[in-house]
Amino acid sequence: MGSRMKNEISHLKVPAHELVYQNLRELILFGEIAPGQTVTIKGLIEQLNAGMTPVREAIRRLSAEGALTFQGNRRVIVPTLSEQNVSELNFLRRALEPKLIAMATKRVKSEDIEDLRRIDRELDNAIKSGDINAYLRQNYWFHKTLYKLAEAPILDQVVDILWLRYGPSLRVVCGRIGTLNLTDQHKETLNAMSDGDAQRAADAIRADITQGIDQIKYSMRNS
Amino acid sequence: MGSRMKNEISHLKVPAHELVYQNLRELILFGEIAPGQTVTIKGLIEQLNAGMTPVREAIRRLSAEGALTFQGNRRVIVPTLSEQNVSELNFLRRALEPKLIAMATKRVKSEDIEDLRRIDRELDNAIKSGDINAYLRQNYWFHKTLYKLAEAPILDQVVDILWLRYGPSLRVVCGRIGTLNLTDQHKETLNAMSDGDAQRAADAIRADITQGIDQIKYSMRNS
DNA sequence: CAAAATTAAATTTGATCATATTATCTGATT
DNA sequence: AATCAGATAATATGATCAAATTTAATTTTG
Repeated sequence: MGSRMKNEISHLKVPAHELVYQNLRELILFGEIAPGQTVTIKGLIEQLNAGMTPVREAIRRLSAEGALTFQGNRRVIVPTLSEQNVSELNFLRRALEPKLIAMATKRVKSEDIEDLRRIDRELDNAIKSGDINAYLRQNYWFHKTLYKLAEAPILDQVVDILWLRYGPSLRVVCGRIGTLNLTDQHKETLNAMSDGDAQRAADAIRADITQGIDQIKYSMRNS
Repeated sequence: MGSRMKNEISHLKVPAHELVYQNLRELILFGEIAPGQTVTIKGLIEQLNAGMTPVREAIRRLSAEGALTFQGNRRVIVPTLSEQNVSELNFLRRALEPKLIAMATKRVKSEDIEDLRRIDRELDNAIKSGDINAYLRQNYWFHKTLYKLAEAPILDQVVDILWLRYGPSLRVVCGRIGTLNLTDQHKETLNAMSDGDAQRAADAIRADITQGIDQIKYSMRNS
């Protein structure tokens, strides 16, 4: 029965496999399917009320992006981070995100800064109220909106892949250290950007990354 | 008719969607399906003698990796490189590959160097005899083997994605400038690595990248 | 005799295909 | 130019088959 995941209302031409992909992506990215947890086709068919083909395709896509990994025999899981992984992610983020910020700084308009400040305010609210879901989503959205400004599709694709790797672990981090201990350099980043100071903005985002990675490391040590 | 792409001979447990993926990946990576060309499900079913579901899954995977792109309506193509793309690829390769080489240098064993020299010799033969197919494959294999040594799965995944972006254009480059004008820094890279000089090896690979990108740029200008 | 190991049946899940449905494109007609 | 079949190709379903995991039963062994 029920609203099978398709275009019932009208001719939204977005196909089911795309919807399933987006749904599953969010489940993973925001830790609703926890790292280490296995994902089954059948389970997703029921959970997402979708058909088999769209679910399969979504799983293939997310596997290709590293958000899911094959566990030898036919088992698929959300991967957990190893020390090695964290080290690689640290390197990659520090190499790519400052570049994106520098590019974004050259193109940013004042209304973009407005948007970003608005998102950052929501983020602060989420932190104050301890709303982990809202925090994770707004934090992702902040960075995503920022990087979109750089108009660099390949860099963007790669950064998305990195998010899919460490994003799932952020929920665990929040649970461990509490939202109130989450700090960021978003305001400094935005100030530097609205001054057109690409170097300072890049430095700010580097500091933001360092803090984030340190939180993950700290959380991993106490597990 | 006949040998449908599956495990007829014996219980090779590798599923059809995996085989189709590997086949299609090679077709794209080595320019046998040229950049700009459209890819249809039906066409691949016939060309690869496979079923529909495996073909769909392979296309999704390669789309996620950036080797194929959706063209709005239900059309899928092998993307062509824009100037912007080349610039991003240049940045990313220069950021990542020297790092991989430096890591590989720390772990490399003398028999690995042997293997790499062997591949490089085959590569030279391909250049001398003007065998573009062999050149493309050996060149890919050389880098792939090198980076495997670093034991850095995420960096490796990202570099694979970059290869899938510029690899398809290399055939066009070869056609334009001829294999004899293809130069590389492979010998210098290997010498530095076998000396354990990570810095020099990284520099060599950076020079290799610069040459490769310049060749692509040169080829693009004359198109 | 009980604990561990092995094997065998049962159940679950994945892989693939044939088929049905739906969207897009074509070009002929108005 | 706009509209409307017909053709083509993509999307999506459910059925079927095969593989793997789990559970139960059996045997082995200390």
